[in-house]
Amino acid sequence: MTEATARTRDGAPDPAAAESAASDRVRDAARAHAREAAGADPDVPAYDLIELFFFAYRDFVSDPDRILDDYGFGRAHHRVLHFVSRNPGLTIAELLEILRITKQSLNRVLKELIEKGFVEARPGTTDRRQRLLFVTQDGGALALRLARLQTRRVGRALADTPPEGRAAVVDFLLAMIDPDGRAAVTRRVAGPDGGSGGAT
Amino acid sequence: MTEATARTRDGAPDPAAAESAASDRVRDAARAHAREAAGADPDVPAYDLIELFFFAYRDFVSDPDRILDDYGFGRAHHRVLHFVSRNPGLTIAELLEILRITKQSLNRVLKELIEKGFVEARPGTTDRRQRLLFVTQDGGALALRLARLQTRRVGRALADTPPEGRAAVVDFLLAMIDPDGRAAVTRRVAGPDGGSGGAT
DNA sequence: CCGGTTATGTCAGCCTTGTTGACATATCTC
DNA sequence: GAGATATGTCAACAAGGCTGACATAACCGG
Repeated sequence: MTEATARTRDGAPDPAAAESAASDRVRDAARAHAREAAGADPDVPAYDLIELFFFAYRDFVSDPDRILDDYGFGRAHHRVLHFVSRNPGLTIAELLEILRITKQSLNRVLKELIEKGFVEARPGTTDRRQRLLFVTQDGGALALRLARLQTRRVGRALADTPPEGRAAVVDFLLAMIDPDGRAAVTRRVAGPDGGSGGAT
Repeated sequence: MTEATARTRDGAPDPAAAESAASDRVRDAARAHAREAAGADPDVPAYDLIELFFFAYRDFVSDPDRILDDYGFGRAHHRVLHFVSRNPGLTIAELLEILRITKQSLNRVLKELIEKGFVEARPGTTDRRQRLLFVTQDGGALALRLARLQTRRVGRALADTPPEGRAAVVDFLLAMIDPDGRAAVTRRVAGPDGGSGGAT
C-alpha cells in the first residue's frame, strides 16, 4: 500500500535503502534553500517550507482524528475540548476569541460535548450571565489522551534535536503567528500551567 | 481592535512595551519546557508546541484565503493549483495521491479551475486515458502570488534564525510527517525544482 | 427602578469540502 | 476481444464554517 505512494513520476522503485538516501538528499536541498532564500529574497518562493508545513500539519491532526471518530466527534470538538481542558473556567466569549468562529458554530459542537458528558457549564459567580466551562473527568481524560498522542509525535520529531534547535523551532512557530494574536497566544501558552505566577 | 484580543482573563491592559516582555517571558518558558519535556517524557503533554503549531498553521493559511476569496476560490482550489503549478504534467491519479481526497472531491474544484482558465488538461502522449494537468498563465501567476505571500511569512519567521536553526526547523517539519509519506514528500519537495538533476 | 448594553442561546438557511456508492466511457494490455 | 485501468459523473449525505434575525436573562448607570 505504500508502494503506490512511494513511486513518483520518474517511476523509480524505492526500497528502504534508497529511501534514506533520498531523505538525506532532500534535507540537504531544503537546507541549502533555507539558507539562501528564506528571509532573504521574498520573490523566490520557499516551496520547501510551504509544502513541509502543509504535510506536517496534515499528519499532526490525523492522530487525534482517528480516536475522535470513535466518539462521534470531529476536529471542532477536539479544539473546544482542548482549550476548555487547558483553561478551566473559560467563558464562551473567550473561547470564541481563541477559536475565531461564530457562536453558532461553537454552540453546535459545544452542545454535543455537554450532552455526552465531556464538558460542563457552570454559571459565573460574579457575572451570572456567563457560563464557565470545565471538562468533566471523561473530558479531561480524553483531552489528555489526545494531547499525549500529539506530544508523542512532536517528541519524536524533536528527539534528535539539540536544545538550541528546539528553541529555534519554538521561535519559528511563534513568529509564524500574526503579531496581533501573538501576545494573546504567548500569554495563553505560558499562562495556564507554564507561568508559575498564574494571573500576573 | 487589538485590545479585545490582547486582553486576557487577568484583565491586564497590554501596551507595546509590556508585549515584548510577555513575549520574552513565554519564549523562555516554552524553551524551558521544550528542553525538559519534549522527546523525553511522552506523558508530560507538550502543550506549548501543540498550541503553537495550531495557531501558526491557522495564520499560515489565512493569507492566501483572503485573496482566493476574490476569485471565488477556496482552500481546496489553492491546494490543487499549487501542486499542479509545482508539478507540470501531473496526472489525476498522482494528484489524488498527494491530496488524499476522493476523485469526486477533486473533480469539483478542478472543474472550476479549468472552467475559469487557471488550469489546463491535455491528454497524455503515451497513455491517452490520462489527463496531464498544467497551469495556464493566469494560473501560474496566481499560484506564484499565493506562494510569495506564504514565503513572506515564512521568511519573516526565519529572518532572525541562523542557518543551523533553519535546518532544525526543516528537520522538525520533516520528522512530523508520517514515515510512509515522508519519502514521497521529500522527493516531491526536492524534485520539481530543488534537485539540480531533475528526475533522478 | 428603568432602560440600554452585554452574554448567551437558538432557529433557519446557505456554502465549501469532504464522504460513499453506482455507473459510464475511453483506452490500454494481454 | 476481454479485462483492467484512468477518468468522469450523478446523487445523496455529513461536518463545520457562515449570515441574519430574534429571544432571554443579567448587569449597570442614572
